[in-house]
Amino acid sequence: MSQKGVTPRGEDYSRWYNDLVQLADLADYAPVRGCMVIKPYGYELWENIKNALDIRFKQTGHKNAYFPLFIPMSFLQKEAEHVEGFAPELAVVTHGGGKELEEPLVVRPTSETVIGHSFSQWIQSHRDLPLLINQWANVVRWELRTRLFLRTTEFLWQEGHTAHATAEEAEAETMQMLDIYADFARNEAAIPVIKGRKSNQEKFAGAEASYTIEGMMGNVWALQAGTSHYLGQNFAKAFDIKYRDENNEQEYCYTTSWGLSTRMIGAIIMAHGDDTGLRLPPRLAPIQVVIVPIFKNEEQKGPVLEAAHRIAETLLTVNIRVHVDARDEKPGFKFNDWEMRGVPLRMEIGPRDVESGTVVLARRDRPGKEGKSTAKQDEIRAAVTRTLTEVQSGLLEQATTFRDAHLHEANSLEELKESIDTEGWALLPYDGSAEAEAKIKEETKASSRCFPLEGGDVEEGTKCAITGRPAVGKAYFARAY
RNA sequence: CGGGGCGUGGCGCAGCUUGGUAGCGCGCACCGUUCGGGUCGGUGAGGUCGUGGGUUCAAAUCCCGCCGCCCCGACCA
Repeated sequence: MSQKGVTPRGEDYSRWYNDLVQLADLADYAPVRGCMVIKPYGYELWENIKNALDIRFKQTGHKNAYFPLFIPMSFLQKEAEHVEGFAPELAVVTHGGGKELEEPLVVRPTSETVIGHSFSQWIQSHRDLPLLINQWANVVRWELRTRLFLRTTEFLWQEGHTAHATAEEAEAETMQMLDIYADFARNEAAIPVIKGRKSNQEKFAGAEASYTIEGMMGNVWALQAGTSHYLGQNFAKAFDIKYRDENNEQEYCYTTSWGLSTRMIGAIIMAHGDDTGLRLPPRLAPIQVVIVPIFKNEEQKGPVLEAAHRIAETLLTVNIRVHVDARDEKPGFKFNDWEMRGVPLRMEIGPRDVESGTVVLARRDRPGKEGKSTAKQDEIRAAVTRTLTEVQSGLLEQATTFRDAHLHEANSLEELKESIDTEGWALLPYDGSAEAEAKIKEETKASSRCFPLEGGDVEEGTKCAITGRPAVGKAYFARAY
């Protein structure tokens, strides 16, 4: 690209986002509308997300499996609300091997139905429960309007599917996975998400209840970064997922599903990115430390590069993801380049450092001089480890401060409007109705994000600020992706 | 699907109004210079102008159709 940097956020947030995705080398547009090519740097980021989640799933007893991409059309139709919800965005295969298929195949938009089919065969007895399965897969939803990572026609995700003997157990699983997502977002991605329950309008098609983690992006819009659904017996009944209890009675299972997608990359970009580029949380960054050697002639080059590689080796011994940038470019160019790519920590090493046994560290979470410090080469492991931890918490802290400054309470449509206008999320007593939500959307373009699990309770007798009917709780309203 | 914009070397664009041998910047290759915040100079490679048709002696340029992409709205992880 000919331009040197991204479009400033204040000028055009959408363009800033698009510029950044491409300039930071995360993804490209694909030949097919709405699809994307995830480039190596973006994919490494996804792999790190994947690993951090997978460990958590395994720790809580889940097993990975894989279910097919194609689903018989009739499966989708077995759950009325489910098919109604997904019908508009299905990709359907009608031909195979040169012949028209007897029954069209749907390219999975999500896998409750095929997995439900398998579950019905796998589960016979209460001894088979709970069944805790996860799959890493691609899914396709024919979206009208797409944006790299945030909403693409095909995307990568994980979808967990579990079956339980009781509603309580399934509900507990739903909440456990929501907690895992929130923990991941906070401690790995450095995004302080709000956990909450979706309104009926925003609920997953076919679920009894949907829960979400909502993150605040740099333009204050909300982004649903992960969801966990309590499906009750809806899919169990549609797919005959039954077990024999201790008394040999046949009972339907209670199921859950939960997912987190490559959209998370969009969340990370928008929660942390600035006008110089990406800012990646060290725990997920493909490259945690980049070493930029500095020299002005051949005599200096040798010792400097030698020191750079020696330090890199040292850092590798403590599993720090380090890269020596030995390209034939000016240091200034490299600084800007790695800042664009969001590398959390830059290490500069030049002739003066070689002389004095030091290096210069520059933190990505603090701009310019403020983020620079000097460290001793023989204490480099400790210095780098400590600084990476500081950058990780620095990003979380900045995101939290930003979020808290934009959370408002509102008790009327007027106050809500004001909150949204002044760029914020509004917490409003709400009856959960479609009617109130439609009214709010019309007036403010904001939608209900969730009834937060913390701070969403209302006293008996509290009325919905829009309809005047009894409120079921306080819900956050915000402009959202 | 409605509104707007755009398709010209790898990328960003000019040229189109008024048809006449395809241009600029970045990037790329090579040489020198520079190197602690996006060096400077030189040389060079690279384009069926999205696509199909039409008008014309002649089309990137005018006319008609089609395709695609981006942005803004209604639906969605």
